[in-house]
Formats: sequence, structure tokens, C-alpha cells
Amino acid sequence: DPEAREGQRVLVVDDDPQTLGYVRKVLEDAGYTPIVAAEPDEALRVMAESQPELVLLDLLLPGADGIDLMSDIAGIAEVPVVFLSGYRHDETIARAFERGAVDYIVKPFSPTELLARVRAALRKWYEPARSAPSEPYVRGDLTIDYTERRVRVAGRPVQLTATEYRLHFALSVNAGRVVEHDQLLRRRGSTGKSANVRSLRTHMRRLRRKLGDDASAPTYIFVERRVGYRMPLSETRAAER
Amino acid sequence: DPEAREGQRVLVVDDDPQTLGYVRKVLEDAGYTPIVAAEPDEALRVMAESQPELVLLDLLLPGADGIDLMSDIAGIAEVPVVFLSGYRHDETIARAFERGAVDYIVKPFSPTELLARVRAALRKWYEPARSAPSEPYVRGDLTIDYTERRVRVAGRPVQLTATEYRLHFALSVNAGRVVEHDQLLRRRGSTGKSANVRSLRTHMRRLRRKLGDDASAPTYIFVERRVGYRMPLSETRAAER
DNA sequence: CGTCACTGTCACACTGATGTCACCAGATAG
DNA sequence: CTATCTGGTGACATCAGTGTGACAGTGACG
Repeated sequence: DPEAREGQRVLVVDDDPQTLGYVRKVLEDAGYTPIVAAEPDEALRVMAESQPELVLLDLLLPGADGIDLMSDIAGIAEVPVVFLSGYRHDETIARAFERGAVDYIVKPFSPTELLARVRAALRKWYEPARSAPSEPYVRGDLTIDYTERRVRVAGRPVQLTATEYRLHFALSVNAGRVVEHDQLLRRRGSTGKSANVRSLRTHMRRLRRKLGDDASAPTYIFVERRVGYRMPLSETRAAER
Repeated sequence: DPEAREGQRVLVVDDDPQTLGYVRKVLEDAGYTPIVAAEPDEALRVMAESQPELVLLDLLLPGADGIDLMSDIAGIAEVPVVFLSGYRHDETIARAFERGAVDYIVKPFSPTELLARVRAALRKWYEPARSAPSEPYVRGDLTIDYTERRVRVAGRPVQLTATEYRLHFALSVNAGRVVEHDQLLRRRGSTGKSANVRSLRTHMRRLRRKLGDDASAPTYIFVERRVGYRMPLSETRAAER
């Protein structure tokens, strides 16, 4: 797996040893570094010590309310908190979010779900905020107007084919992050028959040429070897959260 | 006045009761009037009844594509649509924006984020008084007078059939933007039977002929291969947007 | 009944979009 | 260092999408 998640520390706080063990194993297998705590006091102590990148927090803890504990944790470090709970009540969920929880997982959950949520939470928290795609992407001379479905370089419209626009869109929407080959090759409707990294290179070549981008010293489209391609963040940074 | 949001109706369409409840609570607490629907059919019915100022629409709905539903909603009322989605790399996001979606929010989202997006969407949509197409479309020799429902080329009236006018209307109202095949083929009442790109080509052919437009070097109607058609912006106004 | 306008379907030709390949350059591993 | 891998580049063949003209079905109307 190309993800650089190796060693990302995840603090898991739950008083149920079975849940604790289960979550730890799933995280370990996925390459994370889980740190566990069964009690609030222990959690706070470990927080200060190991400075995890993410906290998974049981909503029901002996002695303290999970949400209160989150507030305490927030006092130690700015860290995203994902709640685990058997409750499905909207009230509780809403309260947790109001206090700044990033996500909420209802027990029981599958390893797949857990990992997906963890990954999403980490991304959401640590990766720089994107501009909303209703806003045009702007970078140097390049402008992508999504509502018009039009790309301009130095004000001049660039004629892109459907495929080129699709690729360019995927990259610009995910600006600042590598978009993997698989995701770029996936296309709507037709079943992957035409899925080939080679053709992807050709398309990138054509796109770059139309944008006036030099592959050996790119301005817009950067390659991430063996993984995919990446575009830099838009300059219209909508500051939010 | 941005604080005049009291009672603004927001239609929320999502098949997940948890999300539905959460969003409803957040909106209620902020002073909006949420209206919820779990299914496409219900959504359309409620739309007609309560005429909300904003629609929050899940991208993945059982039975119907969220984007198709948006088109149907647009057929009932002019209302801004914000998508809710669990996928970041979702290919359909591209289509959503091309069809005129105002924004989209990636699940999971905090109350703060939700409210910020809702506020922004409402501002964006209602603040600049959306000019009803009372202004005629003018481009070179071509004039489209919407109030008279009349098209002229060099002052000379052009006799268009109902279908031709409908297509021409859709294109000119969305001038500067690509209007997709699906959108052009969608017509009120009749369901899909007459949905065929081939016939669309024929209609375009006839329309172009009546306008005196050469398909190989068009003045008015431009083709976007595999996607749809596009008309250039009207010359009358440079403002808006 | 005949006529007319409108619409959808088809066959055909053409253009350009797309996938594939051979070759080269730079990076990486050993 | 060499060997190997990955990506960039240009050329090429194919084929899908489009424009075009002709035709048939349909319904309105006299």
C-alpha cells in the first residue's frame, strides 16, 4: 500500500477489553500504530505522552462522559476525535458533533468501515482545505471553471476532449493530493475494458501539451511515480476550518 | 439581511435515517425549517408542496440517481441544490456541477461546516437577483426574445417547431455552459421513450439550418463531443456570474 | 380522404478522439 | 557500475460520435 500511514498513532479509548482488542488488531493490520487506554485518566496521560494523530473514543466510559473527556483532550492537543458508540440517537450524535467530533461510528462495525472512517477522518483533519468545486480552480495562468466546463490558459479557452477534461477534473478537484492510477482510469458506464496505464500516459501527455505544461518541469500536473498524478492546490483558498 | 433566515425551508433528501435526523436537528437549531424526505418520489411530492429555498440532496439514493433527481427538481422550481456525498473521488461530482449543483459536502460533516455551506449556497443563489430570462439573447445576427417566444436572424423571424425552440431555449438560457445530452433529451411529461441522441442530432441539424449555422464552423451552436452542446454568451450583458 | 407539419429512425461519410506501440530518458535497485 | 523499471514522446490504426440527407409514421386540419 502506497499510503504513508506507517506509524500514524491512533489512541483508542474504550472500557470494553473486547472492543479494545478488536480495534487494535484491525488498526495494526492496516499499518497504524494503535495506543490503547481503558480509562479516562489513563487516556489523558497517554495523550500527553504519545501525541496521537487521531483519537477513537467510546461514548460511554466509567466515571466520565465521553464528550467531556473529548473537551479535556482538546485541551491537550488539537486532534480529531471519532466517537464509538452503541447509541444511534440523533441527540447524542448532534451533541458530539457540536463539540467538534469529526465522525461517529455506531457499534458494531466491520474492519472495513472502521478503516474507512479512520482514513476519512485523518484526511479531513490534516489535509488542507480544498476550495469548493463550485469555485473555479486557479493556478497561475490556468483556470478551470466547473460550471462552464471550460479550461482557460492565460484567458484563452483550451479545447479539451471528454477524457482529458475528466482527468483534469479529477486531478483539480483533488488538488494537493495524489490521485491514483486506478481512480483516474475508472470511468463511468463502460466496464474497465479500456483500463490501461499506458493510455493514461498518453492522455496526460495530450493534456499537458494543451495546457503548455512541460513534463520535465511541470507547473500544473506532477507525477507521483508508481502511484498517480497530482495537481497543486488552487490559489483561491477558501479559508474554512 | 443575512439574519432573515427565519423559517427558510430546506428540503433534505437522504435514505439514511441517521443522516436525516442529524441534519434536521442542526438546521432546526440554527433557525431553519427543515423538511425531510427519504425517497425520490417523496422528495418530488414535497418539493411541489412546500417550495423550499434550498435542497440538500444525497448523491446515492435507492432507485434513482441523485443527479437525475436534481434535474427533475429543477423542472419543478428554480432552487439551489447542494449535494451530500460520502465519496471524494466520485466521478458523478463532475456531472453534478455541470448540471448546476451549487456545492457539495463530503460526509461526515460537522454542524459548523453544514451551516456554513448552507448559508453560502443561499447567499450565492439569492443575493444577485437572478435575472429571469426576460432579457433577450443576442449574438451576432441572432436574437431570441423570450417574452414573445420569437427567434430572429438578421431581423427576419425564424419559424421554429416546439422541439427546436425547447432545445434552443435550453441552450441559450445556459449560454456559456455545456448543456448535456441527457438534459436536452429530458422533456416534460413523456418518460424517456423519445430519448435518443440520434434524434437529438437531427433536431440540431434542423435548428442549425434554420439559423443558417454551419456545423463545421458554427457561429451559434457548438458541439462538445460525447457531452452535449454549447452556445456562446449573449452580447447584451457582461455582468452576472 | 388528402395534405401538411412535425418527429423519429436509418444508412452513409467524415472527422477526430482514443488506445496501442516502439523508442528514448531518467530514476531506481542491485 | 549495470540492469531494470517507470514515465514521456511521437506515430499510427481503429472506431466511436457526429453531420447529413432521405424516408416513414403520426396527428391535425381542411
